[in-house]
Amino acid sequence: MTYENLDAKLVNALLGDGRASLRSLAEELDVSVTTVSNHLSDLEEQGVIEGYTPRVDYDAVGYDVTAVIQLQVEGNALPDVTDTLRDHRQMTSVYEVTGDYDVIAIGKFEDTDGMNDQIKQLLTDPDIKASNTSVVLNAVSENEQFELEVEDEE
Amino acid sequence: MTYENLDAKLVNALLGDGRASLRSLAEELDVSVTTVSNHLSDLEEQGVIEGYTPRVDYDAVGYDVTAVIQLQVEGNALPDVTDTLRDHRQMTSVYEVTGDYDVIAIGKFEDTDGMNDQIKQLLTDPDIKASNTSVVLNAVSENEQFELEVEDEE
DNA sequence: CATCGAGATTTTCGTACGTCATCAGGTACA
DNA sequence: TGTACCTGATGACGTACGAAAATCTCGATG
Repeated sequence: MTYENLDAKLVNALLGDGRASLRSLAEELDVSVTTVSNHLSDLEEQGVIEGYTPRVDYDAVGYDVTAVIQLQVEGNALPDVTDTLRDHRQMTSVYEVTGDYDVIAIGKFEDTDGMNDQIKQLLTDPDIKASNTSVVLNAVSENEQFELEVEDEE
Repeated sequence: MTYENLDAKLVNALLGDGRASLRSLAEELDVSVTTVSNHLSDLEEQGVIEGYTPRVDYDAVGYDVTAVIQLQVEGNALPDVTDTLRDHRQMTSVYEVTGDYDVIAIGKFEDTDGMNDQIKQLLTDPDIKASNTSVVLNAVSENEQFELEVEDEE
């Protein structure tokens, strides 16, 4: 019964330290290094873990402004618009959504001028029928990845 | 010249592989292992790199629904509301924003029922004056971290 | 005033040592 | 049969430390 639980624990341990060694993970989870190695490979192959990244504080490197941009798009132009947004490197998330707007995108900019320039340029697309931009005043939490549930048994 | 450039290159290399060894990074950037180690420590101390995490595909572990929740909040209750949201483990991002709404939060849920339950419970808070939920139909890109600019000189 | 250079500081580097990841072969248990 | 474990062997890895190189500081000099 540990089999699937171990995977969840392994993911959670890595969420705590994504550069932890297999040995330290093995010790933490009280299994052998081999087992950690095997399960980790499986998780990567299954696509549960898609890769590893540092958490970069963009504020600390000069990207002081975050904005949430909502767009109403002409129906059949949706793929074009989302493609364009994704290719903007500063767009961190692009969602197609239900509701008043069709697309919600989140982007990071060096300052409000840079933000305005980029957004104005985006809105020249005639397929965009309406837009609404919210500037982030305070990121209470951002891109947090929560831990997976571990069913505990004795 | 290279000093700050090396830091940017180092961050970019880690964005490519967050578990890359110091040796492979050193080879890629054509500096010694020690230099990589020193600069990496500095970046961590300065807070540019806040830690390392695996990229978890929540879809693959049963969290099939992502929602963007927008709230209008009674002015002085804003901190309480954002605190509550942040403590909901499934809320990955919580922003205080300008515009029609005061708070934009992004959350992940196992299914629409679970989402509805949690959102309904949230909205019992009398400080929340209005709300608007958009369900994500398609995550074109999510929590992408873009590379830092490297000024090239000869 | 521009230049120089000795000394101090910072940055980078190579080496060395203990640890680590990986693989293979074999055991135990359900 | 499948999962987890141990052992041993090998090459890769992280870190500490002193040497070397590059950079900066600043007063003296022509």
